[in-house]
Amino acid sequence: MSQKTELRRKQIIKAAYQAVADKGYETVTLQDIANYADVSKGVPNYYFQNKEDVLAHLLEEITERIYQKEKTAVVNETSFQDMLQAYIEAVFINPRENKKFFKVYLDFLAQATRNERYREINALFYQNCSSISKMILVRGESEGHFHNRNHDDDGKTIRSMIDGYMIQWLMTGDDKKHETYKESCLKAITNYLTS
Amino acid sequence: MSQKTELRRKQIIKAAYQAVADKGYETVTLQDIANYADVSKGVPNYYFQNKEDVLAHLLEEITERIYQKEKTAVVNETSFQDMLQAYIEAVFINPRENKKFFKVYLDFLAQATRNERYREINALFYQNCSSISKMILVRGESEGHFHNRNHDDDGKTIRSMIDGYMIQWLMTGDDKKHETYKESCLKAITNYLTS
DNA sequence: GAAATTATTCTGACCGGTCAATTAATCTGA
DNA sequence: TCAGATTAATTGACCGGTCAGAATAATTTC
Repeated sequence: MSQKTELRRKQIIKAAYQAVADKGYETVTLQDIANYADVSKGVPNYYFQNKEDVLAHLLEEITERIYQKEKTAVVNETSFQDMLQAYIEAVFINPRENKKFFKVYLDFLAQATRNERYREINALFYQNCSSISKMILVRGESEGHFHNRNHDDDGKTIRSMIDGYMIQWLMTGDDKKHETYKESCLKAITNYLTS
Repeated sequence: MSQKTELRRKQIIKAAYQAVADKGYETVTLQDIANYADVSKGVPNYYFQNKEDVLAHLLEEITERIYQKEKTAVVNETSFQDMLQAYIEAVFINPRENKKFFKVYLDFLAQATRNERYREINALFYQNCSSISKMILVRGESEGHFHNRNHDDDGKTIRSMIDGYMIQWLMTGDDKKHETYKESCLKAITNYLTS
């Protein structure tokens, strides 16, 4: 694939991200995506097989990007508590980005219940998130905060708390509450792990 | 509203529930809903203002019904641990019903990010769920399992775990894993509360 | 037989995907 | 070097299909 093709695809996916955030997964049209990308309607179909193909690449792109961001934040810390806090800070980055990402992500989760391809992309995301949790847990054990924990279960629990708190924050529709939800989430995970 | 009208509306909402579970929030048409209810296409429009009105009543109905079921399960128990277990058993009732409810509920959550009315209905549901958690927490305190907890935060955390675990189970697409996700969820909440 | 209810038909709008036509970019060879 | 040829990228009109809601017709009920 040429460099230009790569750039065009990125441009279209970026436009699709904003378009889906604004209009929703099902409501968004190829025309919308084209408009957001400042190209004509035929372009998305030229660079992707069809609408679903555009959106599947969008899901891949945003989950991968989030994962990289979170991982980088965590590996740059040395202590268990700093790693955990860095993780949560990276997740709850700010109201604007969180709203955009989770609006779109929720749309994809809803679709994934009826779409195997989206489920697979999300499964990879879960796996990646789990690997981040594992790094933190290993560090926590080596620091003696706890022992013999089930890392798979803890990974699921941490993921649950993050998704759950983020969804509940999203449903408040209140940007100002973002900080308190972040703090509550961090406290809840800390309390769960270190008892 | 006459009794017959009430029945018809219930019939349409029930049909809409199955239709949305099968086809998804945006994909479902009034024709689908009419077909599932074995009535003609004009009927839903006669008993409701429009498509969104049908679906809003559907969300109200299913969240209220789930809440009543969960509350009943909890108040019939006497000890903290039995109440908590009864709650989780009522939530993770069985793969078929959970899949149906959470498919539809996820659809509505995704819609709610762009629809105030759905957010309000969901806010009431959260409030109801929180009241169930509170009953369990009060009992746990009176039994001496813990003290001076923040009931609001704990309510949010418990809701997070339930939604989070349920979503993760849903994404596995594996009915057989239902039981283990239920157990993990119960363990995680227990571990969180009683440390 | 009039009003209420249900069934059918109509309408205007919109969407995804196609494709012929146009334009831009790249290559070729003298 | 550069003009002509070839390939790639882009455009937007168009088509088949679908839908929500309105309008209308048929039927039932009282």
